[in-house]
Amino acid sequence: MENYGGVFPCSSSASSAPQLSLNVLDSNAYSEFQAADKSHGFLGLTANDMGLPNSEVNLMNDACRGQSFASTVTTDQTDREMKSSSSGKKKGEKKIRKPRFAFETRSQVDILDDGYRWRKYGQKAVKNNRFPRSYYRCTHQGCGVKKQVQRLSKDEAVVVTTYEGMHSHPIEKSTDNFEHILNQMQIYTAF
DNA sequence: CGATTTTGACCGGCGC
DNA sequence: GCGCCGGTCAAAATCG
Repeated sequence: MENYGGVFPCSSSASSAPQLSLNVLDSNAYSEFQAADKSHGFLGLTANDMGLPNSEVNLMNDACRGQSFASTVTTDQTDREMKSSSSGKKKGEKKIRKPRFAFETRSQVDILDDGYRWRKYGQKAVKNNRFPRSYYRCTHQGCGVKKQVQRLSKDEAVVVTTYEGMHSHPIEKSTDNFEHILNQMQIYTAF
């Protein structure tokens, strides 16, 4: 927890992949989330549409092909320190606002395998959405990275994956070249 | 048998 | 102060 901040997941290989098809810059920006008037966790979304080529991004087994990623840098204000039990963190040290990054993906499956191992720890129904939202946490010890997967009610074909925190350990699985893509995504979103 | 999912309860924040 | 709401916990169930 709170172990982000410039800590890159120094993966063995793919240290400096120069040209990746992940163009997180450019394209039109459209806000898809902030449709409701309620206080959303997303503020000022900037979805960039980058048409990924039909690479062998074989995630689970069917996964998505020809999907369109939309990165979203979110300057959230999520800073809560509740935690009744578990590791007693220092109190009132610094309100760290964990950066969250939302990725909009066009896929048929909810679970996009990004190479890390996740354990589901919750699921809640979302308002204005008949699809539930799933909460996952990285099973790596000391890695408090969380992510939540949600499906747009408007477009059931679109899956929004919101990452919270930064991995500080290498990826477990060698998910083909998707590892490179994931690395790039983290680098770009390391802001 | 260990790891993970499921699911309702619980908790803190915020709006009224 | 109360109730809603989003997020998390934890015990039981399920999976491999």
